[in-house]
Amino acid sequence: MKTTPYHHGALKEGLLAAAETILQRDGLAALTLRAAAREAGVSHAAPAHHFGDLSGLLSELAAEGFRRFGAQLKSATQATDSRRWDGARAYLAFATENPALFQLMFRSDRLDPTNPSLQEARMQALGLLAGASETPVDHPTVEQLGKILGGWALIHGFTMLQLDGRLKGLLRIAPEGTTTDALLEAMLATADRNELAPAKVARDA
Amino acid sequence: MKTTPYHHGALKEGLLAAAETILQRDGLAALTLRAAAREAGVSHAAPAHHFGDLSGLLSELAAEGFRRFGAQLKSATQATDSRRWDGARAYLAFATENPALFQLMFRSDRLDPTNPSLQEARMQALGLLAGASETPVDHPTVEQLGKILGGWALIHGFTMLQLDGRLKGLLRIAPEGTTTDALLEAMLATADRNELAPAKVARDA
DNA sequence: TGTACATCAGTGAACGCGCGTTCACTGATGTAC
DNA sequence: TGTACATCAGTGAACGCGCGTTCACTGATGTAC
Repeated sequence: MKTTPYHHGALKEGLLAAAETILQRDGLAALTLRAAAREAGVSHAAPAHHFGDLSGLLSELAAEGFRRFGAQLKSATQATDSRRWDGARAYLAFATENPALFQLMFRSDRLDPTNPSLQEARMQALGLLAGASETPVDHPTVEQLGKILGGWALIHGFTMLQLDGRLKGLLRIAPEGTTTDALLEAMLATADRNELAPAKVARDA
Repeated sequence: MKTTPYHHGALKEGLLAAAETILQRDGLAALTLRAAAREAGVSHAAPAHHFGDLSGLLSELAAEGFRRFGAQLKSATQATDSRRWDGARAYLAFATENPALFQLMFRSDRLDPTNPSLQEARMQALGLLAGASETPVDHPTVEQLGKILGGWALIHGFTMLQLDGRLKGLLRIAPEGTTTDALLEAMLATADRNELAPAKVARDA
């Protein structure tokens, strides 16, 4: 029965978990190398050993986020009874459940764009978006890209507006009891009468 | 011919101008009260006199941004020869010309949500979005809100993806020479064949 | 027209804070023989 | 099976930095009479 052994054993994972706790609880601004060390119960100099600097840690965290995001998108769109916009619904759901993490994932200024782990995870996850329903294309036409972007921008925009609190004003003038989800469904119903749908493209984003 | 008079005369405006310079040149992270004072050539304690704290300064700056944003949206949509999506084009154009400012405007974590100047300017600007073409409604149905949101989310999403560098991947697999603007037009053309259009709502957002 | 006084705008030194980073260290583990 | 040694993981004190904030101050302006 050893208490607080000198070697942590899985400090990298521990620090990532600690970092996510801080992100959820205190927000991105509070997430520093020292704070992560404190939360994980190790000395403040330990994180540098595993991540180099803060953008290294944030990039790893974002990569992990993209992996989970991708998994949720995948299971939503590939379920046998999945409906047309379930990818978009999963997109919003993930962001709602992990607001700070989602913002980190798309907030380029804090991430290391050269981090291979992040690049890989992002490409995987965002590739799913494009590839939800049609056959993949290696060299899409501008028209095909327009369709892909239409679906992506639509749900990404809705999600960002929601995270930044911009939907509150609309909900205030909406019929009593209207929820964010109801707004989403109303928007999707509008889009559903047209061509704004996900198309397939060969991985990349 | 007086050089560096003790009283600046218009320090508040001077500090806002300095702050925007820093925002454009060095990014949001570099924008501190001390940096703004340095840029404006006054002592570091001066800004607190006018703005209280940093979120006060940032909120004023965002408010000014919304005023200019609103003016550009207005002139784009109310020109006699304006086309259907000119509001959306102006939306993206503003963000492209003022990327850091645009992100600040929509990045709620740095702003003071109770700042009346900001609230007013934001409401004015975003109200235009909803009110681009149809007659205003005081109590819109959920369906009407869905339409409004469709147009807004579409262009906001496109804009955020562009600012965060997410369109680069798409441009890499696009036909040679494709520009961001071409992607936008392709997306709008897709949307143009349906009901995803701005509708009118009585100011608020 | 002048003078006294209050108010306002900006100064500059000082403070404490949390941060990232460095560095010599020590405890634990793995490996060669 | 044991021993020597290299390597790895984490420690803790120390450093310098820029930040926001406080505070006594001073120069400039406005106002009352």
